[in-house]
Amino acid sequence: MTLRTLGCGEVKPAHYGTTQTFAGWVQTIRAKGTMAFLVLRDRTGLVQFVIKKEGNGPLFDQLTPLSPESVVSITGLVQATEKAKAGFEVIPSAAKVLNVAATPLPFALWDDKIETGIDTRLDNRYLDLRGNRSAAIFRIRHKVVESGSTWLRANGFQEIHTSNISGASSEGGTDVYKFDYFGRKAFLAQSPQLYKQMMMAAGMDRVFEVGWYFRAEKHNTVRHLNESTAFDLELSFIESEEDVMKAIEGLLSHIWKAVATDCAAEVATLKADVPVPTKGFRRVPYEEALTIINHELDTATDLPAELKMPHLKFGDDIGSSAEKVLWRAMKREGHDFYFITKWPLAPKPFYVMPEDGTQDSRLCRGFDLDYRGVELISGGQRIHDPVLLEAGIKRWGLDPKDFKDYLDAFRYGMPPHGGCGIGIERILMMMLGLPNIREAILFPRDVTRLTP
RNA sequence: GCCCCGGUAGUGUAGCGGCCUAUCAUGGGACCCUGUCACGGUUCCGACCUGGGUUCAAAUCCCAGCCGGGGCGCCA
Repeated sequence: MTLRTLGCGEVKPAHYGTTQTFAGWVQTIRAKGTMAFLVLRDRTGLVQFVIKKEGNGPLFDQLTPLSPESVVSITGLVQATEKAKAGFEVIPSAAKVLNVAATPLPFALWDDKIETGIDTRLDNRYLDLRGNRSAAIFRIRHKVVESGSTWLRANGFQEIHTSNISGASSEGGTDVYKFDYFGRKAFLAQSPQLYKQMMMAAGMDRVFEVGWYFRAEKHNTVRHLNESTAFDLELSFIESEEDVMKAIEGLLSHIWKAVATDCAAEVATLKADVPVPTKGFRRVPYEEALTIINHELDTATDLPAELKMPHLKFGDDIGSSAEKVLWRAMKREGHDFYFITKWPLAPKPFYVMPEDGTQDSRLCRGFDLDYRGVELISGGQRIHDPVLLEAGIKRWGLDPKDFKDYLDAFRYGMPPHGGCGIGIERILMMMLGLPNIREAILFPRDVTRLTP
C-alpha cells in the first residue's frame, strides 16, 4: 500500500470524487458517539476525515482510540460537502497505523490558550517544530539562506568552507573555546574572518561562507548564542567600505523581498511585518550618531526610563540602549535599516582599516548595520598592508607570531578588500520580531543549554 | 565579570501564614453523544524544587543549596 498520494493541504476541487491516501500526524479526534472526525496533519496542511461506525466498525475502532500525534496513513474518498468548513472531507476506507504516540505529550502543542515556556519547547524541540510557529520560522530560515546564497552567487561570490578548528587563538574581542587536539592546544573559530581574508590573497576575489561562529562569552540575553550561524562575505578590489555596504544593501533587500513574497503565509502566522526596503540604507557616521542620540535624549518627552542615560561623547561605545535611542530617530526618518559608519579605531578589531592609514588614526573604515535598533551586521574595509596589520595586532596586545600563517598571506600580494559577517539568527529574530534568538536556531547553545 | 527575578500536576496557571486533603484550563482514564471543526456533557486521576529554620499553624515568611529566566557589558 502506498503510504501517501497527496499532501493533507493539497486537496483541490479537482480531487473531489477521487480516492487518495494521506499520511501524517493525528492532530485531533473529535468523537461524537457513533461518528468521529479525525484531523490529519502533514507539512502541507490539514485534512479532515469523517468516520461513521455504522457499517465501518473495524476502521472506527482502529482510528478512534489513537492518541494525538500518532502517525497514520489513511485512504479515502475525497468528497465535497458544505458540512465541513473546508468545503470537503474524506470518507476513509482503509488505514494503516504507522506509529502510536505516547501520552501525555510533553506539552500542549496545539492549544493557543497555553503558551508553553521556551525551555520546555527546546527540551522537546522535535515536537515543538511540528507547531505552526516553529515550522514557519524554519521555513523562513530556509528561504533566507536560499535567497541570500542565490543573490551572492549571482553577484560573483564564490562559496567556500573554511575550518572551524584552529591552532591560532583569537581575533580578539571575545573569548574562544579551547580544547585538546591530539595533545596540542586548539580553538573553535569565533568566525571565518581570517580564513576568508586569506582567500582574498588566494585570488578568489569575492567569497561567501554560510558558517558557524563559536563564542565562549557567558552572556545571558535573548539576542546572544554561544554557537551561531552567519553569512560571511569578503570582496577584493574595493575602493572603500562603501562597496561592502552596497553589497549588503543588495543582499538584504533581496532576502527581505524573497521572504515577503515567498513566505507570506509564514510571515502572517508569525504576525510579523517584513518591510521590503524601498530606498538606500541611511549612512550615519558615528559622530553624527552621537549627536542624534544626545539630541534625542535632550528632547524626547516619552523616553522610557530604561533608555535614559548620560550624553555620549567621542570614544564611547553605542551600547544596546543607545542603539534603541538612535532607532527612535531613524524610525521617524523612515529607515528600518541604517549603517553606523566611521567608528573610532581604538575599539575595533586589529584587521579594520584605519581611516588615515596609520594605527594612530582617530577613525576607521568599520561599520555596523542596525535594523530597528539592534546590530545585525558588522563589517568594513580591512587592512591589506602586512606592516600596518602587524601594528594593529600589536595595538591589541597580541603576538604577531601567533598569526604567522595569516600574516604570511599578506606578504605576497594581498588586494585591497573588505567584508562583513551577518548573523542568520539575528536576521530572523529582527525580521520576524522574535522575542528570543533561541527560536531562530534548531538546537541553541547558551550558557546553560548543552542538550538536546 | 556585574546586577535583578523566578521555581505549584505532563503543560500553562491561581493561591502569597489557618478558609488548601491547593484554583482554573489543558491533558490522561471511564461513560454519554450521528455533523464536529478551540466539539460538548458527567465522573475520576495527577503538583507545592531540595534541606534547614521561624510559628500553635508554612505552598505562603527567613536562610542555604540546586535548577532556571532576564538585564548590563561584549558582540552577530
